Amino acid sequence: MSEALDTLTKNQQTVLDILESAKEPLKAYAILFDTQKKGIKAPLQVYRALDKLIEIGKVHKIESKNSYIACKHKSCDAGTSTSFLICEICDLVTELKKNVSSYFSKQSAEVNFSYSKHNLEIYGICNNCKRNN
Amino acid sequence: MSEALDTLTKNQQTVLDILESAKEPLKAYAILFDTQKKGIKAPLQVYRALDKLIEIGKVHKIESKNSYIACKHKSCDAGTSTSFLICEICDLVTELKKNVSSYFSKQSAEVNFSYSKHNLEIYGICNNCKRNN
DNA sequence: AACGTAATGTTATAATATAACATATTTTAA
DNA sequence: TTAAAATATGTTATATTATAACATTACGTT
Repeated sequence: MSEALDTLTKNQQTVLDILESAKEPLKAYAILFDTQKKGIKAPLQVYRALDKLIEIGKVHKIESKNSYIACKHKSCDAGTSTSFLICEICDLVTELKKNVSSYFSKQSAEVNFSYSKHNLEIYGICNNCKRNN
Repeated sequence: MSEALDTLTKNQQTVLDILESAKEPLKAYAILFDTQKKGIKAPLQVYRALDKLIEIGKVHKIESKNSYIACKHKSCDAGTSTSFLICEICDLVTELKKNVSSYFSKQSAEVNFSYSKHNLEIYGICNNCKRNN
């Protein structure tokens, strides 16, 4: 693991490319469909690439949608905590940059729970959809 | 729907009973297994009961674990927002009573996003496991 | 009683994800 | 520079999670 974090294998890069060019989060089998012309043939190839990309923080999973999204940030620490705003109308997902971990850490401590990481999925209506409705 | 919210059907009550007596969140097929002696025979019967129980706020889904848990509160407003503390060691799940919605609403508004509801799943170590390790 | 709504029972199947194993490639270090 | 170790790949099969479709039953409302 002395290897640089930005050296991806062919499958990993293929999956990441698809996610980075997607407007919404993608499901694993949608990724499979989109990458079949690029040599990926089986679900496991997608899931393995996703596992690695998540591990290094390039991709996050949106648990409530069983979907995956490329991280827009420079570097998300090791793919642990995530906070998303998810538009209920257009499916746009934006990642909260603002660090909410310290807030959760405090809330957790109040009930004697040692905070380690979190998933936060906030649903609502994005700015664009508000204006168009 | 003029019916009282606390009148559950047989299947719904059966599923709720199992969840209320469980120490950890249960998966749907675990519920199916546990309820087969009580007449539930197919996954769909479990999922339908769960859907209803979630709708009325008696049960919540923990998305990152594909698991279901009975709500300990008097009345969780219509099964929308949830906030959980999940122990990484013993799987104990506790629901945050404290209302964090206003905090999220504020955070969301800062980026012009209209907060509607949320799922929050905080992982860490519970008080009991801290002491025993 | 007749209607509308919700719940049920049942079979089949869709959607999501991993196991197992053989092979290939890359990294590390002797 | 090559052998061992670690990582990634390819492939088939299968496990897990969840819903579709449709016939039937229960039940509250009028």
